[in-house]
Amino acid sequence: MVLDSPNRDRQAERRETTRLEILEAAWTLAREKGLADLTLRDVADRIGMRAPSLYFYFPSKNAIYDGMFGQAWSDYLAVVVAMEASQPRSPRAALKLVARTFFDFAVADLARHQLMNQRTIPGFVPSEESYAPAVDALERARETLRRLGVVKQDDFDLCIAIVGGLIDAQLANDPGGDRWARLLDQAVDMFADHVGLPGRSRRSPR
Amino acid sequence: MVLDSPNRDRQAERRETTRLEILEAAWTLAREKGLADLTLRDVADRIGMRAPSLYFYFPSKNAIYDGMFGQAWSDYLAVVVAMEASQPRSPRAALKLVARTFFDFAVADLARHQLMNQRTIPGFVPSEESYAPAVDALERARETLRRLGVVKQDDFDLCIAIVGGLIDAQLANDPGGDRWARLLDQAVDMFADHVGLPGRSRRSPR
DNA sequence: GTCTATACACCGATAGAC
DNA sequence: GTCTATCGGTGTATAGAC
Repeated sequence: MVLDSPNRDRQAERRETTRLEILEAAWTLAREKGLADLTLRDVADRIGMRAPSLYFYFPSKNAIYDGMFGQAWSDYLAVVVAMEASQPRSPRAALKLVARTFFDFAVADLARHQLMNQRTIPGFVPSEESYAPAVDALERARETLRRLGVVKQDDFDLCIAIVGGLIDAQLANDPGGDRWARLLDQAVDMFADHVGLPGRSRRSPR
Repeated sequence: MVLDSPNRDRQAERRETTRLEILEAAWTLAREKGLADLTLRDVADRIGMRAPSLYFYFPSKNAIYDGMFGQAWSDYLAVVVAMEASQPRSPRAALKLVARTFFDFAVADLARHQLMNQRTIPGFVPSEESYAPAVDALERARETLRRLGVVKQDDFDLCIAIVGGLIDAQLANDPGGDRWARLLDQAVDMFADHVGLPGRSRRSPR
């Protein structure tokens, strides 16, 4: 053993810093030129390295995508936890808050949404570790909806599909606009009516 | 003018035949190895050619994707036209038929769905010509729903998002299964209730 | 330990021989 | 029409500089 423990810590810390630097550069380029158009040479260039040097920090290009995937879902998890502190005054309001939080997070960053929720990178499959915060976030949503009165798994699945469908339609057909974004609240009301949540919506105010 | 007209016709015909042969090989490989993993060398190999020879028939790889895109939407248009011959006994039944037709067509072929409805190929943008049958199909759906009583554009947009969301959830989270497929009819009922179509559904039979 | 130079196999695309 | 040869690009493996 050549290195003592504090030295190993410093090295590990330095290494982790560089890893984050690489991921940061990757995010910037993904937003600029598209998620799929990332190249290792561009990422390396941006932090003053050559492409092969990245392999000291990540075992493959997909491992970089994997790191980004983990970051994105961890970030979303933090947003969800912050949101859970608020106390909407009705089940419908709570449902709308959950849906809006997910919707806005997805629509705010196309590259991030493609990585988190679509299979747009050919060979990429998230690792178990990076997938963990995604599972956590989904289970939190499941539990929240259960408490609001959405107990059946089928109803939860349907809710996921509705919100996901609105997100995809918005990003695909009207990026930067609000053609589907402004339908979200009424879609949630429609769903709430369907599952029999209290406060049935009259359809007049549209 | 060296060639007389019948000769030119024969050449054009032969050329078109080979074009279709190339597209057929591309479809097979796209289903086998994934839409994004198509390579010109593989496509050429499958019909006994070298990769550069494909450039006599298509100006680029994306042009092959474009040809496939046009075929897919033309095929769907044919399915829709065939479906329109039937006369469901209620607006709800008609709505369910339209939704189920689109759902089944999408779920039946992942590669085709990715090409038709997702932006999974990095630089690919369909040409105006290939996009025409897609526009036609969408307008037919729009007109059909209008006749059924769905007059507001917002409601049509919402319907599109719901069906699209169910398709994506099915293909992404339970490919080959029916976890979201069996929610389609109740989702249409939910939507029909929302827009005030006659025959309000009691929620008991689930 | 950290990074680079070099190399390899594969890709889409082009030039030009036949 | 179809080929061979080749170009610039990619992700990736590895030997070795320091």
